[in-house]
Amino acid sequence: MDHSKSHTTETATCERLSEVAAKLFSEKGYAQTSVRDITTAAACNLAAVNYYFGSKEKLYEEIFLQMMTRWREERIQAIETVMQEADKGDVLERLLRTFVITFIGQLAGTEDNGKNLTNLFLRELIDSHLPPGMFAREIALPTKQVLGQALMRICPLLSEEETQACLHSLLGQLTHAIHARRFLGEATDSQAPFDDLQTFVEHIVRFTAAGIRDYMK
Amino acid sequence: MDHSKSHTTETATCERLSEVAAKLFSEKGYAQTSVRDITTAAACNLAAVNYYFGSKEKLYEEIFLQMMTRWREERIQAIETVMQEADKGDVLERLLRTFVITFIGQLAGTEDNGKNLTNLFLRELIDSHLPPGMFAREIALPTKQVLGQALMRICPLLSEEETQACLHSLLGQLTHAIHARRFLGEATDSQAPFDDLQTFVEHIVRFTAAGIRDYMK
DNA sequence: GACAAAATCAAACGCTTGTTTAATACTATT
DNA sequence: AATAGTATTAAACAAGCGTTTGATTTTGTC
Repeated sequence: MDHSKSHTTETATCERLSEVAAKLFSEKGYAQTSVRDITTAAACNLAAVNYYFGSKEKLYEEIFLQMMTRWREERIQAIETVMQEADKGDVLERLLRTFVITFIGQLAGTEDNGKNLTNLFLRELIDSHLPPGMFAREIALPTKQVLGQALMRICPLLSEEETQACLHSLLGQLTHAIHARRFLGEATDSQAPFDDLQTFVEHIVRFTAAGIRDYMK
Repeated sequence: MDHSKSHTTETATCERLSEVAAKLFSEKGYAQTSVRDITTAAACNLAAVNYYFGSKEKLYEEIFLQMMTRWREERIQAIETVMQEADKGDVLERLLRTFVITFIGQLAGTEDNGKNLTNLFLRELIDSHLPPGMFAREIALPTKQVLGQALMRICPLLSEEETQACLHSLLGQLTHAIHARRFLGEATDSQAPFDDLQTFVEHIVRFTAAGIRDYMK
């Protein structure tokens, strides 16, 4: 199957479907997004989804894996970069800050990059439409492992269990921020938990670093 | 509408519907639970939901508000109890421990009490089927406010913003634990983030207390 | 220009959804 | 026992869903 159009700049139907579907799935969720929604937004025929991807479910899997793999690799890359500068001071804070920013910074990004991915991520946690365990196996565990190894290298006093527990605390703060920002925004005039992204990042870093250091004394 | 049956012990159709629906909604989510699922499980006719509650949506609202109100009041009650013993030592740890246990302890409870409620809670965060802002207004904000006041009384050095930030960090750790326990269980042989509930509680308390205390020096 | 492969299309299929209807059964009160 | 109000039932409804079909148009190749 080669859908390349060498001499035209307009994106092919297949790609438009991918992009539009990623946007809709992440905004409304899998069940709430119909094939008709997708094909209408992509300005193509209803049958196109099944023609190119086989089924709605396959389309979802393809989008999800593609976005998530890229997400995971960016995160791993960022961690390793920090670890190579481990000789400078405040390694713990720098590691945390890097992870927090790349994790949550996408909130402030354009809809193409950030919101899509993070929302898709969070939705899958609750209403899974992936083969059982795929998300944990392909995305969550590898990322957690790399971050865990980095943390244990910085803080040799931490046991395996303590490291995992602290990682959990960090991830919880990050995912919750995304939730809270959404549903609190509906109720209050302004006030997401943090209007200022930088203030938020620095709180997470400080709070988490303090929690981790408590295990080192 | 009075559906009381004074002389029979068997629960009325209306109540069975409530109980069964709460179970199913929390297990599978709103969209994934059909009216036919509910009425079949409640062993009554398909039309019963609309007869007693008007619609599927109204049934959901009624269940949700009822469970969440009780949840909120239990939490507020627990906080106030701790605050009345504020003269004893380690108030911060005791406040945190109380909140954590009542929040997350239900995970280990029977299906009637805990899982239902917490899952319902988390699902609503992502796929809302309540009037916009109702959840935040009725549940999240009041609970957060009471906990925030208690925290500020214990830690007078904390500013309003710092208190809110720390509360966010606490809530994030708690909700994330529920997520993680679910989807990691699918992938790994055992190993939820915390097999032992007590170890988990003590970690959250310690980690959070350390984070908070970092703002007090 | 003719041919074959790929892409697009309108239309329909079978199924599930929430809701409504109108008839029937039950349960009190008179 | 008759009546009125409530509860339950089977059946149908209209709407939406994902998918399939078969014809038509477009595209690239000889």
